[in-house]
Amino acid sequence: MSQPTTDGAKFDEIVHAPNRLQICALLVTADRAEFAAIRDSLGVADSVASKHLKVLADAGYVKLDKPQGEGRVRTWASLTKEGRRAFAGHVAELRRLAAGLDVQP
Amino acid sequence: MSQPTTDGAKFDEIVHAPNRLQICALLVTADRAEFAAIRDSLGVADSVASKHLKVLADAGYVKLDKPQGEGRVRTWASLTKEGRRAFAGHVAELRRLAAGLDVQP
DNA sequence: CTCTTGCTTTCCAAAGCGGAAAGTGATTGA
DNA sequence: TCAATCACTTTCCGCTTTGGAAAGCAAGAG
Repeated sequence: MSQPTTDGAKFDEIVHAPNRLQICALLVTADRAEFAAIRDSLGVADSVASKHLKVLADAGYVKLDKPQGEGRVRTWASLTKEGRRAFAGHVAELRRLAAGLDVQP
Repeated sequence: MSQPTTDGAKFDEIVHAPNRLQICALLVTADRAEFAAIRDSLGVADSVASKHLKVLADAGYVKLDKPQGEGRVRTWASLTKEGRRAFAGHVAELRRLAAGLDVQP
């Protein structure tokens, strides 16, 4: 009865960019990740990772936490509820586009 | 038992660009389409449609036919076997990225 | 032979991308 | 305490991509 994939299908350019798509994919499974882990996972320079995270953060899709407990401050990224919705919507749209491939797996 | 989606999963930048992704999606269902139909479906100018089709054609992903039968020559586009494979591979990769969303639908 | 159609190519400005390098603020080691 | 280091962030830079307008071009219509 539930059709979670065909609901808010909406192409999102912010999410679509390859590196940001990877970030979203990473965060949707990991729930949160350290800056360095994201950067290494993408295989890009610090600046690049930082800028893409900023784009996602400015869009309200990612929350950046810098918890100042003991030791150095590290940045943790996580998807916001809105980010999760945007990613899900984008994926839904991609699925819609890909629907013609075979029978839907 | 068959896993057609996890096979040649390969991110393809040529396919990934939004307009070209739409073209591929269109052609994978329609089998072939007229230039004007593609252009209108994308909602872009002639030149833009032409250039994207050229990129796909140069990559060997799309075949452009100009059958000169009766009347004016119109351009028909269709996916090549390689184009179909590239699109399928790209979609497989996107699915892999999106796998964390919920339970795989 | 000229006009229109159906693209293709060229020209242009705007935007996006990635890396290097410089900058910032906090922490840590001597 | 004070310079060095860490963990990013921002700026700078060159390059690529993108889209639309406009000019080109080949072929069929009138």
